[in-house]
Amino acid sequence: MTQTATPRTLKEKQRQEREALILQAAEEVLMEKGYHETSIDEIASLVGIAKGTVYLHFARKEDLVIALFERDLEKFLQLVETTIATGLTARAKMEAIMDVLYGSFFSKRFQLLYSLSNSVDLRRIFVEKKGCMRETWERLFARITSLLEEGKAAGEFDTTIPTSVMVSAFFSLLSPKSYDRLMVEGQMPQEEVAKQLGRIYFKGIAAV
Amino acid sequence: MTQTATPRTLKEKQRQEREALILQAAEEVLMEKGYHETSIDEIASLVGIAKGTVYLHFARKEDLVIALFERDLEKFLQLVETTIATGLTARAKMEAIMDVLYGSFFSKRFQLLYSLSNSVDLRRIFVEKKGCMRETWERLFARITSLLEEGKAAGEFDTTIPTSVMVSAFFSLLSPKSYDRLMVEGQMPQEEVAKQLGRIYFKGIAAV
Amino acid sequence: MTQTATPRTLKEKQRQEREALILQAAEEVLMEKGYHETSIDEIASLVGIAKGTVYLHFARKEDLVIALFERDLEKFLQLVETTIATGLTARAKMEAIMDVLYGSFFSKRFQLLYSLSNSVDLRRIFVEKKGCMRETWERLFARITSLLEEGKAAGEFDTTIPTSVMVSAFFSLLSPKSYDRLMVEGQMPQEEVAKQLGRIYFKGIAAV
Amino acid sequence: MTQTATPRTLKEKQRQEREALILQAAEEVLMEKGYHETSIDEIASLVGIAKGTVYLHFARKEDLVIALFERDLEKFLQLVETTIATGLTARAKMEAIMDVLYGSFFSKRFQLLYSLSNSVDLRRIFVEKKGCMRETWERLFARITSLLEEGKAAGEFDTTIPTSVMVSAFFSLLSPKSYDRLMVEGQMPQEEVAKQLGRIYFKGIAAV
DNA sequence: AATGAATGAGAGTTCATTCAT
DNA sequence: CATGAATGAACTCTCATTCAT
Repeated sequence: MTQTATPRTLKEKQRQEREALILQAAEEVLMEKGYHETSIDEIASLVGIAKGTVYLHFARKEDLVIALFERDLEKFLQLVETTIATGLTARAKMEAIMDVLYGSFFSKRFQLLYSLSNSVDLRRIFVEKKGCMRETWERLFARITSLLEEGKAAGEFDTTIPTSVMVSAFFSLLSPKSYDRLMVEGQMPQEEVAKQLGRIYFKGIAAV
Repeated sequence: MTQTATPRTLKEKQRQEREALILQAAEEVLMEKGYHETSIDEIASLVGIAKGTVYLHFARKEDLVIALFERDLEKFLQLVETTIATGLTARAKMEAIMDVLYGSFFSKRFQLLYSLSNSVDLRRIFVEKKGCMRETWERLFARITSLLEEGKAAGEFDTTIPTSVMVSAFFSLLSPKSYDRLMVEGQMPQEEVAKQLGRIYFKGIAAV
Repeated sequence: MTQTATPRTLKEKQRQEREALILQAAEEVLMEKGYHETSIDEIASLVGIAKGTVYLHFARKEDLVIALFERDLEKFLQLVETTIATGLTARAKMEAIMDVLYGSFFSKRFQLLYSLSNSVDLRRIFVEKKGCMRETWERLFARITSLLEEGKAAGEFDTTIPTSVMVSAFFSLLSPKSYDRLMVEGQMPQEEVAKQLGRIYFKGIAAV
Repeated sequence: MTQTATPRTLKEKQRQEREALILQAAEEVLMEKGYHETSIDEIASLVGIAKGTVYLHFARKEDLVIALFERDLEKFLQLVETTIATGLTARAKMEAIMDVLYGSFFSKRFQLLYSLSNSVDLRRIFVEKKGCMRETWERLFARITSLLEEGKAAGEFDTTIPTSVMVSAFFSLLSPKSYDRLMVEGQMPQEEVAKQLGRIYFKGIAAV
């Protein structure tokens, strides 16, 4: 669906721009209403196009969500990999990744990804479509896993806690629930949320 | 809807038993399929009654979910309050609560509660129906909050981390995502999950 | 779908009556407009019920058509078998069958069956659902085939013409096209059509 | 739409060639899938042109079918008229026509024409568009009719059978249903089908 | 002339909800 | 009380047709 490659022709460029608009609108509505309460019609009219036009870009409603995932997961994985390439310590890298996740660019997007992937009704979609994006997802996991193990080897992280538990805890702390509760209800600024949850997490997994 | 009071008549008792059966069936199907993919019909036939009968107990599909919450939240709150009444230290109380949440009785149930309350599509329901159950929810939060502050006062927990962040982190670590990943995919036994996540958490919030 | 068995209860009786009404309406509209130009909505409002109600009886649009077939094919097969049980000569039996097909009761219905089964777009349906009704259809063919062979053995029909050709020719002559052309456009009375086409046919296959 | 006249310019010639290609593709797909299950897009991509281009030749989907009819009906009428101009007997002429209809060139085409014209959903089209092609159709009927009457006058055909019935029977025997059943399922070669059905027919209408 | 993106009416289908029995 | 037939709004998806490029 999404041809991230170079948009040689004008047509292709326009097409991609439109697709981006659809994805953006979809993101917005999905975030507000969730998958089932969002209708294609609503997305279309938010973009200002006809229902049928959405189907020119995404053959099924599911594909829209999947594209949303692919787009952001890919970008996120790149960021993680860039961070890993840095000469920092494992802990510093993990903190940088956490900052990025909570950072201005990804915050809302990641929230969507997270709630969609957590949604019981959508599990089916992701299980079926593993081929498309499971790979990216697994690579992301693998990166975080090896980062944590790197930290263990460097004496930064507690070697008595299983790495898999650390990974889970890491992603759990990023759940939109925390985000919402602290930022929206608790009025805590974003950076503060990242900092504080990071503190708990990194102290929690620190080597004794 | 739910008359928690003593069932004076036989009829009333039967009514409550049936309601419990409906809730149980609903829990099962909701857990597996999520809110929108679950139909009233399916729940009814799992109980072995007619669709219309479900409506004698719950006027709308939403109410079923809300009742599910109320039922379990109430029970959970009671458990928390019982634990608090103990003479243990704050940290020991928190650990006990965590054990309960991951314990045999609540594990699956809490998972459902958590995913439903996290589900974007259902947020609306909970926001609208605050009246019904917000109160219990808030009390639960208040209990955990004061428990954490008790711990801070006793020098057990880090006073530089805002209590609200601690609460959020606590609930986030309980997310079904962690549960699934570690237990289902990672084959880790339940108690081990509770223990390890607890370790991270309590070390993370421990006083320096 | 169609429980032709005894309708013990009142409910069941009403159900069957309603189902009959739907089939009748469907027959009407399908006859006039064909499969694709007929909408469930149209059938429903002809019966005076809601669209959803139709789906209580027939889970898919296809099933409606299939039920239509099953209903009439079965009846027709019975008539054929009744005729065969007669002590008449093979030719007399064939003539009786032809009369029935063109007779008041079946004429219009059989027309529908014939055009639907001839329709290229519906071929798929019948091919897929062979299980349901292919059997009846094959038995009908078998009956006609053995009747013609009986006639050949009795010296009534030309043994040099393959029986399969005779069967095909028999059904072809009954096509609604002939019916329409002669009765509707040519104003020829039904019995006359049957008589004349029969004459050609039986003279054509008669033994020399 | 179709400019059957001599193609003065090169452009015009190209246009007609493309139109022929479209008709050919349409014929193919229509034969396989029927009218409603065939999309303009499918026809276009079979020709290797864009959907819009088809509309430069045929303003509506219906017109494509009509053009198909006109094309073949015209050719067929010419063949009939050529045959009639022969010095043969009426019966020999009729046999020649039957051969042509079942012959290699027309067999498949005629099948399509027949099923489309028989299709209930398309009846509307043909009724509405009489102007376009009713004339050709009627002339064809008229030719066959006078041929049969010529045969009656010559003592070849049974004068007690109404000519209109003979015409109907003639066309009915040619139905694709017979064709399919005998050729495809029964593995009978084309010439044999023509010969055998012809035998029944001509014996059936022969003078006593 | 050719394209193919855009349109939007319309179809099949589902299911929460109601209510006569 | 319990039932489940009936309802109809709402949704996804398709495709003939149009039209700017």
